Amino acid sequence: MTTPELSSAQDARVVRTRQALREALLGLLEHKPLEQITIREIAAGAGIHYATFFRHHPTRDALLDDIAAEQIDRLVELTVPILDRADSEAALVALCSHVSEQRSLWTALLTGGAAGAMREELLRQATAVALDRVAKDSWVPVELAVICTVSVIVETLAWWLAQADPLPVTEMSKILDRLIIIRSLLQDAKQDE
Amino acid sequence: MTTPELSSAQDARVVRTRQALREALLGLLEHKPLEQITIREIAAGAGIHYATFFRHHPTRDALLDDIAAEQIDRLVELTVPILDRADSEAALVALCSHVSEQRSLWTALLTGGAAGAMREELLRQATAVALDRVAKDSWVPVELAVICTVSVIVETLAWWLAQADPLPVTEMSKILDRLIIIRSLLQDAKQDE
Amino acid sequence: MTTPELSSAQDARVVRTRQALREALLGLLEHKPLEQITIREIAAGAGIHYATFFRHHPTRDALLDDIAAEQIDRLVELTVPILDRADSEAALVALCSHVSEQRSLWTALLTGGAAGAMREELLRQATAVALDRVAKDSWVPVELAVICTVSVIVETLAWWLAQADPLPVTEMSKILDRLIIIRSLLQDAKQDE
Amino acid sequence: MTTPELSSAQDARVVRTRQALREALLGLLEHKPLEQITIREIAAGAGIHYATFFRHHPTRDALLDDIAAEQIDRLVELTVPILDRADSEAALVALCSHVSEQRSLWTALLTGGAAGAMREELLRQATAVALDRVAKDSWVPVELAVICTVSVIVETLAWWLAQADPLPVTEMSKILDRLIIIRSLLQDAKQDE
DNA sequence: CTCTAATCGAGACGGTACGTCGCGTCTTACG
DNA sequence: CGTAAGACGCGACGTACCGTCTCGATTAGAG
Repeated sequence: MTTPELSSAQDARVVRTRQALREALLGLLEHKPLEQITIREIAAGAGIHYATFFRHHPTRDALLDDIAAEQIDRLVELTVPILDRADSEAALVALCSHVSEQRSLWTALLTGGAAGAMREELLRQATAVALDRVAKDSWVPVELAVICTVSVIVETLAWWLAQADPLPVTEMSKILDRLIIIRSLLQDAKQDE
Repeated sequence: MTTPELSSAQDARVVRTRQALREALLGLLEHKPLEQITIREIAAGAGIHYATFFRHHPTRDALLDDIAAEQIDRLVELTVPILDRADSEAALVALCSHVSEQRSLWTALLTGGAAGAMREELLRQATAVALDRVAKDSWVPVELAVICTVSVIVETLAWWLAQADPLPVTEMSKILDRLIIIRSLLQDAKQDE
Repeated sequence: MTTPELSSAQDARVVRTRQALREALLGLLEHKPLEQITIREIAAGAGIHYATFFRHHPTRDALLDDIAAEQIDRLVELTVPILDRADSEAALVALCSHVSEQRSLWTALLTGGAAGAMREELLRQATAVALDRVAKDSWVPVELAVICTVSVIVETLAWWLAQADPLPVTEMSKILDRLIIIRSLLQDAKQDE
Repeated sequence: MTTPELSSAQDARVVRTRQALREALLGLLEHKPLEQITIREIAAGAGIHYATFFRHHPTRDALLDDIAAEQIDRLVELTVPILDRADSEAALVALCSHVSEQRSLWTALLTGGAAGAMREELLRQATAVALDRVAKDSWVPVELAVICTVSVIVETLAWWLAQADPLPVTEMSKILDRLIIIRSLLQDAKQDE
């Protein structure tokens, strides 16, 4: 085994190295898709030796996961409230604001080569959350509803981030509000109950 | 030059070889994502020599495009009528029927590793079609509307094809009918006129 | 078998084709070594189809042999008299004149990539001739004597042909006369008899 | 870059690998000419991976040069004294002895496929040495004299090494002594001065 | 404030896939 | 119906990147 303990980063050097790796990958993702990024490039960009990469991440995608994980957690936290009728609008504004504030990060994650992986992970977490909340006898299967909702959100955000002259947060929130259809599904389901 | 003339396949051998390549790739796509499929595998699967692959396609993705092109043409033809209010329902049924009849082909294209490429190409063609038909002063930017619509259709079909025990065509048509939101956009736009 | 009959050149087309091939190879040999010349180039240069080449010669080197054979025959004819003491000088002049008159041909054969093959063939024929004439109990083994003599002749001619401003035939004959040592061997041998 | 630094072989692994490559090539040269030896064969023979070959030598011929370089240096050192009238005989004996002692190595280099390359390199070094020592107004151009001398030595040694039952060193030295003609050229030149 | 252990740089190496090129055979389509 | 054109199998080429594996040399951080 090359990465014996994946030591939990108590050592200052480890922290530094991993941070450098994260930044290097994000930097590269702004310029080209994930598949075209080589571990050698990341290592070079981070100023570390090629073989050292593997002491921290078994794979290029593993590094991306490492980056994405925490970001996705926050995104999911911001997304869930959208389901609640009350705060719906406020929640959307919060979501868009958050993305907007970290524009370059999310641009890399959603419009770069990582988009596919991000969508996968979001879908996984969203499905877990949704299964508890959505009635199972709706006119649309829950699983499909989640897929479509996540897709629409991801695609919309990606489109937004890719604009040279992006719409303001409030405008974007309204559009998202009308594009997302899952809440109506939830209502239908609840009414059916 | 490796692919000298891309001779329009008058030679029987060429026809045979290309057909074998198409089938080989589709066969592999049922088992693993596009990125994990190697040209060597495709060639082996088609029973041709590795180097011969390049006499027909410069790239693995080029072969996929070759496969996808004609299929997408048909799909787009079936999708456009959905925009028209009148035949809407019939058009959806026709779409689902077509996909259902070629289940294994579309399963490979939409649920396999080719999904990303397919989505890209569909998006390109759909955008071309939509730009002529959709009003530009809708509450949602045309481009975004197309993206979301295509995404929803693709995701829905992919989900459908991936089911072990898939819903019947009629049922699927109804669900798609309610999931697709673009027609309402068109209405809004027309009402605005 | 691709070259079914190696048809003995009764057909006018065959004659034309083979002549074209010979000229094409010689033309190419002036510019680059044999190993860098491809059959495709020769065929293209001769204005015939690539596959047609193989109907006439099984191999690139076979074509060269074809060219070399007759030329070497003449060269050997001119070289043998050198061994005879009487005409020695005249024979050398004749040899050099002949080479000089066909300068571009022999330049291709002796200074180009064909040099090795030419040397081989000359050696073969020269050995055959020499074995009959040279005494076997000389201070130097016959075989070695032939090798050295042929080498010196070939190298000298090659050097001569490669000069930008070559020495005149008479001068060259004198130099060759003094460089060739085999006659003295023969003399020794004959004296020994 | 494939052969990054051509690191001067401080690493034990590098030393081992290169040694193995040298031996593998020499081994193969005993059986077939250089042109028929493939890099894959050499790598296999050396017990290293094919791609690793290129980490050490950019080309098959480069490996040969690597082998030949040092050997040729020694050979030239032994050959130069032959030019001096005094030690002439002793020098020839030394030369033949040296070759004889490394018979299998020199057999590979001179009678195998490497012969051409060896001749080239020997010629280059010999010319450099000779230009300083030989008078330029001899009856034979210096360059040509060197060519012929080197040719005779190489051909003679090659013939000797190829013999199943080779002549003894002393005998060989005598023959070489009489075959080499350059010393007389030198004498002539000096007398001309 | 050492000393000890983890981290890192350096890079050789076995692998696997890439795309290219040239050979020589064998099939096809065309005149 | 024979010959041209050229598709094809074959196999070597050189390249790139992967992930593994020693080595030493720093360099923390605990005693």
